[in-house]
Amino acid sequence: MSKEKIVLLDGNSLAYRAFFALPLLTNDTGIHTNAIYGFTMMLQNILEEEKPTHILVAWDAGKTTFRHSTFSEYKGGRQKTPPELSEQFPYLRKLLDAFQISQYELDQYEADDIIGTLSKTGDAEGMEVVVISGDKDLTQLASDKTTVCITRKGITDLEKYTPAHVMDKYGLTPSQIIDMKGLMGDPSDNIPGVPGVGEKTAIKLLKEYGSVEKVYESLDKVSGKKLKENLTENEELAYMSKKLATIDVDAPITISIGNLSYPGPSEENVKAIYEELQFKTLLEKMSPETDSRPIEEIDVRIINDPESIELAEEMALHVEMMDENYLASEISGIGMTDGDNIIFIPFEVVIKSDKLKNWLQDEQKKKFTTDSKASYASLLRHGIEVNGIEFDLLLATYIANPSSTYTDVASVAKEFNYSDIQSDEVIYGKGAKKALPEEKILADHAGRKAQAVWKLKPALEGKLRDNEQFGLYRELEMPLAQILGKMETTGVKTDLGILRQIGIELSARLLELESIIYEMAGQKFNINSPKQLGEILFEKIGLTPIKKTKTGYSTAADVLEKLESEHEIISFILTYRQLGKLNSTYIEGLTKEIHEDGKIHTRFQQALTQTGRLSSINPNLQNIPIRLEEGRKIRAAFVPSEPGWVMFAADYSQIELRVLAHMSQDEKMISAFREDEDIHTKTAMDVFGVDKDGVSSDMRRTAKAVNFGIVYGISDYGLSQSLNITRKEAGKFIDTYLATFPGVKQYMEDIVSDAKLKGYVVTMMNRRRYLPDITSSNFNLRSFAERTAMNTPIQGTAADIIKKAMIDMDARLKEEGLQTRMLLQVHDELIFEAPEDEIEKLKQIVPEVMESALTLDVPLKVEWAYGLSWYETK
DNA sequence: TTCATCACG
DNA sequence: ACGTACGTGATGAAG
Repeated sequence: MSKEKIVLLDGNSLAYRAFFALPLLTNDTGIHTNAIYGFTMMLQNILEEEKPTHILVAWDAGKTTFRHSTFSEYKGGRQKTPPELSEQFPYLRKLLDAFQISQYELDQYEADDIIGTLSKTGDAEGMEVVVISGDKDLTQLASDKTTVCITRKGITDLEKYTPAHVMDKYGLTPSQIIDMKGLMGDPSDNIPGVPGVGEKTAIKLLKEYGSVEKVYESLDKVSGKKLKENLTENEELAYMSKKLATIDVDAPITISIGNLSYPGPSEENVKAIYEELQFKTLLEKMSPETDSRPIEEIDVRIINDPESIELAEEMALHVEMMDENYLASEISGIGMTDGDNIIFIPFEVVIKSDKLKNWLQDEQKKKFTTDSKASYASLLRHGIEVNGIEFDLLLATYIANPSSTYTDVASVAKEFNYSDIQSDEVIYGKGAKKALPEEKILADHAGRKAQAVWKLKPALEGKLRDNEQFGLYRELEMPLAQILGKMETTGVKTDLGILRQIGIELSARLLELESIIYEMAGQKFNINSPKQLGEILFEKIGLTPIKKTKTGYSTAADVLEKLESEHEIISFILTYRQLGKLNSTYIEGLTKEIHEDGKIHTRFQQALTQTGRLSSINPNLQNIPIRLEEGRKIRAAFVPSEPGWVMFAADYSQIELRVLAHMSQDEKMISAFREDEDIHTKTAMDVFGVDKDGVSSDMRRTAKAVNFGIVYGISDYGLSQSLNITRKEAGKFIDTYLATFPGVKQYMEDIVSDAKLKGYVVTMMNRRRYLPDITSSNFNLRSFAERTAMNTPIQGTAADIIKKAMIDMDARLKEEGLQTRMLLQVHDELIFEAPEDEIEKLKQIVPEVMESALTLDVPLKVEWAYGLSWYETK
């Protein structure tokens, strides 16, 4: 039988919290809705996470409470509730009614007291109790069965106070929270407390004596003359304050827990209120699949005669597949439209139609697609090379705003107010129920997508032109899509024998390590479980936890490294982790991805990253190990696909710092790159004021870390973590660095203020990233946005450059008539496979093309290597 | 599904 | 005082 659980919410506190956390929103009728919206978000989260069997929202009643008779100025000096908030309360009440959640208020009592009383009762009845409020005072209610959740920043983030957490945070028991308030007071409630006693002193006193009463019993033992004096003179104030802060757990409430059971919301009533308030996103969330708006009927003709297809000069098309992995999925057919007629050509007809194939391959016939790379690669697998692609909905959307989440055509169409299209999930179902529907439905679905492309093209192209991004989209991303499609289709030959060999060795060593670790721990456990490992290390063995995560002790590598000298088990665990990672992710993971052709075909996501980089999935070939020799050996499995061929790799040296030198126009940095100096050594020389011979390896390491930090949008804390030094020391390094490179300092300041002004940053090729948080009043959000503002133009410009190089490289290989194939891109490097006899040529043209992809005020530098496997290209 | 961890640039 | 380095993807554990 499942346990009963009651959730008690402090209505006023949460409404206030929501009101101030969100900007003022209004609906068409002019009612403010931000508090209602925020409250609803919190509520939904809570209902989802806690799944209560019982629930109550408690409200404060009226102006005066029993506390005012103790102290007439209780809650004095409080600002009047803003009218923009007051007007929202009636709606909140209505909304809660619609949710079928009980509400209660009691004359002369505050919401706290109602909650306290019910939590005590619930606790006594053996229920699990969850209290939710924005007021930390309620933590005094925490017990074994009662968890108190206090809103943290934002609106849905809650901090959970159990007695253990209260102890962690204050070193006090929940009931001592009252004593703490008694001593220190609470300005927000106008509770006076003892003058001169703040949180620190209060906690110190309570740790020593236990309670306000005990403090006064042993007053003569209290150290500090002034403190003793203050305590003596304000004894009454302390007792009164304690009384004010104490939640009444025996309020004369007239409801019982039995009446509070939660039947779930009345969907109909909730929907009506959402509609009244115009909560669009919440409405959609309620019924994503039953969007009731009538979808416009369209007439999609299914073509069965291969030669009867009517093809225009310009057409929108969509290659329909069930699986998102277009490199493996079967094609169902192609939906097409010329703006008037919509047709669907089943795949078996496509294959038979020379007319269609010729049209697809004809450069002169213009195609508008949803995702040109997917269309291109999926048809290329069947020997059809699509040419003349003029529009790509996915890329256009991404360039216009990289944060737009493109899941399927429906989601994008919706954003442009074109909604006559359903999501793929609705058509195919999800999870185990995913299946191919009948052809008529598929035809309709694919036809609608083609129609959406046709209709959305003008708006998107207009937007890109307005933003001066049309060139980036049309001359960089679109040509690249085709090249990436080719690379994906080509794939990388993978030597299964080598993977197996490494796998066998790893398994043997893992088994050995496992038994050593069990022996040292004195028991068997799952080493891969951070939870179990944490218990062994920090409870059983008794090592000192250095860091904690949300769920328990951190056992991350940097933490374990600090503990290495404490216990010999640590180094075995670190090795076990390292090898385990290699085995599961790389040996087993990659083995599963080898296709029948003996190759791995990754897919490059071209419309995902916020900076303009590519990403690689199924599998990720951009994170194959290299830093440690043992992992690096994995690279030996990636080999040329033809006998007599070799792997050839070329990478940009320090491309991000070169971009920074150019963008910041810092003279010192520019000259360092022009002289082709070791940039980290040069940085060390300038920052530490020594000559070349005076640079120790430690100084160079520091300089390198600072350079990295600069690229990431430096913070003293971040640098201190990476160098394992104090924040203060890190801060000093940064100051010295910025004084040494004034151009960089100026650039960082300018880019942030520019981002604040415009709301976005740009790369050299006009790629944009919007940063709405840069003006946030929340320190964390704002700081993050500021670092992003500093980093994105650098990382993004580097991404622009290598993309341009890929396009130039593809053209050059054709021009030179070479057989060499581009296989992979790993952010600053390109991997090729090539016939041995083309190597001499590559040595010359690869660096030439890559270095001239874009002209900066510093040279770009490319280094290359080749060998019989990827491992050998070093 | 979410979290912690760890692989890469 | 706040709590962080920037950008990714895959895995196993655990709810």
